Amino acid sequence: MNPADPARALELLSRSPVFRGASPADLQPLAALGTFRTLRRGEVLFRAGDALDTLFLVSSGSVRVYRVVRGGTRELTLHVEGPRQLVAGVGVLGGSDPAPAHAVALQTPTEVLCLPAAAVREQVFGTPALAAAVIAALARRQAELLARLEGLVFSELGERLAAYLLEHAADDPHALPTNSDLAALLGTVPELVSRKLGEFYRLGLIQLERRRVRVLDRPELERLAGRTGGEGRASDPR
Amino acid sequence: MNPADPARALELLSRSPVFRGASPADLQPLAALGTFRTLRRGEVLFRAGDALDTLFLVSSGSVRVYRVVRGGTRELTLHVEGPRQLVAGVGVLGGSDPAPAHAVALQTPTEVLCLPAAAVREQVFGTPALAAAVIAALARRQAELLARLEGLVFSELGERLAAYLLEHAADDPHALPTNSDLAALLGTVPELVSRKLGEFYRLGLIQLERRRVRVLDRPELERLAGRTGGEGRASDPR
DNA sequence: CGGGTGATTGAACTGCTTCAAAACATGTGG
DNA sequence: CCACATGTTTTGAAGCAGTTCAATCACCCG
Repeated sequence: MNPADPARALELLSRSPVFRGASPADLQPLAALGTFRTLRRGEVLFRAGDALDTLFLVSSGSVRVYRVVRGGTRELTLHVEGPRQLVAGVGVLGGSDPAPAHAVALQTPTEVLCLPAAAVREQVFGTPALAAAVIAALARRQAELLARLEGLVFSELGERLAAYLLEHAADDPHALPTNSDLAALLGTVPELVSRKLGEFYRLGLIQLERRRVRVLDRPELERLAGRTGGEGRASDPR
Repeated sequence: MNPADPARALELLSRSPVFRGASPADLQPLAALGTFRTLRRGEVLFRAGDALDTLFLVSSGSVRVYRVVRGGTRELTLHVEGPRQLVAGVGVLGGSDPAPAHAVALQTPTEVLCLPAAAVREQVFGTPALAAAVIAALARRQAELLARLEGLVFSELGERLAAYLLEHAADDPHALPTNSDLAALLGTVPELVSRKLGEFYRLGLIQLERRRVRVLDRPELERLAGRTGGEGRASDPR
């Protein structure tokens, strides 16, 4: 696996949704500068506070981006990025030099394309189609983040977990992450995840076997997830 | 007050931090297209779900951008934008057509410069310096938002209120917004704001007289706000 | 002076947190 | 193949912050 491989880099760049709308000619200069890097599970891409001089584009595997809060007692996973997704996009392009979050590889062969920040900025800002695509991607990301956090603030764990199950376990037997990872994603602690999953199981909403789930009662889960946008207890009729 | 006034528009545009780095020549075409609009307190700029074909730049007064959650039982203020700040920036530039939030004027003479979205997009994407400045501004905004919401999720009301007081009531007698507005900003309900303010008063941390506050014990408030980043109850030694 | 808005207080309740311990799984070395 | 050590999941139980409903109080305005 050659660290520099312009052809593969160009292929990856042109398939990434962030750079959609750019012509191969626009991406060529970036591909020439990119190098591939392979990580093992748990390996650190960068830490919060690091200077950000590189942009990462996931090629295979996945990367977890998270922040540590509560004086180190708690982790909040911001996103988990899979293939063709950008890591550190906002930080690098927005010029926020110290990285605002940590990033580690989640799977054992995780390969990322590393692009020098300065070159990316220059290319992006100078190419209208690229600038538009990147801004759109950042905006989309921001909207997701906003929705996620709004859910964290205003809806209860049951709703968030139901939503998670609907989104990720829709396809039959689905392997759950560990309770700790789920907790970091949902903004709570492993104990609560365990309790809520048990509750759903007892209600017959899901089938649980080891770390595999299967959704049994989709309509009820949807009701719990609050299709209307999280009415919570305000919804109970009286 | 003439609705169209290219000279004033240009002046405003070139002083706005979002467009910093652009030459007057770059901004000229936008200024020519802008129209001013004056609003009264409570007047709606746009509602969540509206098609966003206009970008707003606050000229005077202030605009509150907020979302309605919990099935309409609760409001969360995302930002309050003062002069030279952009409203609807992410939505318009990112191409998320239906507005993701509501926006209303907070003060009675609030004047905004309205710019047609399509023209702004074209100008921004086609001008490298502008694209860079705008992306940086959006990224900064996103970082603020992230910090705000993270605080909402992981720190307690006392911490958030203390932080608010330190930030906004630093200068002597400071006029507080109504408890409802404060609640929308802090992500809670008016009752809790009242209770916490009362508690701070009883502890001798602040002086309260009508809607005016004065910080009496700054060090203690800073301790409560959790300088270290919100350790919450995890901090108490044992 | 009455009426309406916002502020305050009371009280019951819910969901989350935290600490702690038990149950279970998984891998290691004897 | 068992015994042990380690880590994760599950369950228990006490406590607290925030929510909600509701009632009272203070103030401003005409």
